[in-house]
Amino acid sequence: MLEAHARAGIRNRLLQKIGFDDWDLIGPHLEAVTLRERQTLETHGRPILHAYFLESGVASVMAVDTEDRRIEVGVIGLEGMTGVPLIMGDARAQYCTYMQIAGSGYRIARDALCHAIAESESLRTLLLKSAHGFMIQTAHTALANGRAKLEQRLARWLLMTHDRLTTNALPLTHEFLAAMLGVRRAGVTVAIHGFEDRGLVTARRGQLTLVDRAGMEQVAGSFYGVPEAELQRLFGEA
Amino acid sequence: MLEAHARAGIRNRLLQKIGFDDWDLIGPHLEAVTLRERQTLETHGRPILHAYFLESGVASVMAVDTEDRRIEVGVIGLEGMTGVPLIMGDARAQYCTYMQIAGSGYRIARDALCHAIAESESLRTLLLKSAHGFMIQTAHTALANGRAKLEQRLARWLLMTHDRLTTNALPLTHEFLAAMLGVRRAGVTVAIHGFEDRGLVTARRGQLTLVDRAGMEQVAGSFYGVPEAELQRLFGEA
DNA sequence: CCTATCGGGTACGCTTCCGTACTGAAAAAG
DNA sequence: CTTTTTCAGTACGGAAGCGTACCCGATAGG
Repeated sequence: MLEAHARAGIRNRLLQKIGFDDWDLIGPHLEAVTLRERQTLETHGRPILHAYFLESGVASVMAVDTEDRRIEVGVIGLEGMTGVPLIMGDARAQYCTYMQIAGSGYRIARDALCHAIAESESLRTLLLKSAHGFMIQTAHTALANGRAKLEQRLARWLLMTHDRLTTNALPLTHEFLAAMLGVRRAGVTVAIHGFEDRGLVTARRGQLTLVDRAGMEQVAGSFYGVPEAELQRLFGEA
Repeated sequence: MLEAHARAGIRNRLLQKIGFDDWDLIGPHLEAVTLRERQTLETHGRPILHAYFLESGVASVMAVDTEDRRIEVGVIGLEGMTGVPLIMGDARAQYCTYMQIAGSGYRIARDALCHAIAESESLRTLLLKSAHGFMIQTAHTALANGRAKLEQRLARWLLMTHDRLTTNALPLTHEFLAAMLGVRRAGVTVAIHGFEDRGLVTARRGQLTLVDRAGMEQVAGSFYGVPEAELQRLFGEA
C-alpha cells in the first residue's frame, strides 16, 4: 500500500511515468519488498502471482527448455518491471525470473495489475511499451548469442547490468556470469583476466568493479546499445 | 477488402479466431496480397505501413545491429502475423522482416489495425497473445543460439519452417539458411550432408525435402518444441 | 547454343570454446 | 581457531565452427 504523497521517492522509471489519474489503479496495491540475492520472482511453468517494479537491484530472466538447459534472455532493473506475460494476457510464466543482484522494489498482485490494465488505456499503453522494450532486448540477446564472442557477450552483460546500478561494483561470481551467458565458468575467468589486463575492471572474489566503462563499450561494440537506444526512443528523454 | 462471406476460405489462424463482432473492424480493411520470395515486409528503422496475415509462405524476422550484423529471431507463417510492434504501440520496425518462402496473405494498413485494437478489447487480447507467442519464440531462439550446435539449430529451423508449410519440399539455398542462423554457408552444407546420410532429408539444388520428420525432431531435441507447445496452450487446441 | 551466374562440394589452417579436473586461497560455518 | 565450503586460477586435449578459397555442375540469360 503506497499513499499518493509517497510517490515522490520512487525511482522506478515505469512507476514514475504513471499518470496522475492512473495512479489510483496502481499505487494503493503496491507493496514494498526487499529482494534478496537469488530470490525467485517467477518460476517457469507456474502462475505469476505478482509483478515487480524494481527500485534497485537487477533481475535476470532465463529461458528454460524441457531438458533444463537455460540461458538469460534479458535483465530487468529500475527501468522496467517483471511479469511481462501478465501484460500480454498470460498468467503463466514461461521463464524463470530471479534476482541476480539484491535490491528492493514494489510488487503488485496479478489481479490488481490486470484490472488496472483493463481499466486504463493510458496505463496499458505505458506497460505495453515497456514489454516491447523487453522484447527488443531479448531479440538482441539472440543476436549476441549467435554472433558475438564470449568476451563481447560478457562486456555487453556487464554494461547492461551497470546501467541498472548506481555503483561500479558488481557483486557477481564467475559461476553465475557463466550460467547467465550459457558458457563455461573457466571461460568467464579467462575473459575477465583479459579485462583486468586492459584496465577495464578490477576483480575481487565475488566482486567486479567497472573501471573503464568507455573501454568496455568498445569491447562490446554494437552488440551493446541498440535496445538501450530503443528504450530511450520509446519513452523519450528524461 | 474482404466481405464477411469470404471468411470461410481463410487459413490464417489469427484471422480465423477473430470473433464475429470484431470482424467488421478488420475484414473490410484486409487486402489480399501475393508475397514473392525475398519480398520485404518491414525494414529496420522504418515505419511499419502494414501488418501481414500470412495464408501461405514463411516470413523471417531478423534482428539487426548498427554494424549490420543480423540474425533471425523468429519465423512467421499462417499461425500469426507480422507487425508485432504495432500491437505493442510502436509504429517503427526494429527488425527486418521479409519472405523467406514465397506465399500469399492479407495485409491491413497500420491505422486501421491500430484503430481496431483500440476499439475492441477482445481483438486486442487475441493479437496480444499472438505477440506473446512470438516473444516466446524469440526467447528460445536466444537459447538455441547460445547453447545448441549448428546441426541442432538447423534442425530446429527446418522443423519450424515445415510446420508452416503444407509440403515437405522447402525451397531454400544453403546460403540463406546460413544467413538465418548466422553461420557459414559451408557449415550448413556439411550439416545437410549429415542429414542426408541419416536419411532425414533429400537435397537438390535450391531445395530440401524433409523425409523423416521424427528423426529431425530427435536431432533438434528440446531446442525445438517449447514455443510450439506454448502457442498451443495460448490458443487452445483446434 | 554459348556464356555468365549461382549454388553447392570440399579442403586447410586457425580460433574459440568446451569438458574436465586439479589446485590453492578466501570466506563462511562451526 | 578450525573446518568446510565456495570461488577463482590454471591446464590440456579435443570438438566445433570460422575465414578463405578454389572447383565444378546446374541453371538462367542472351
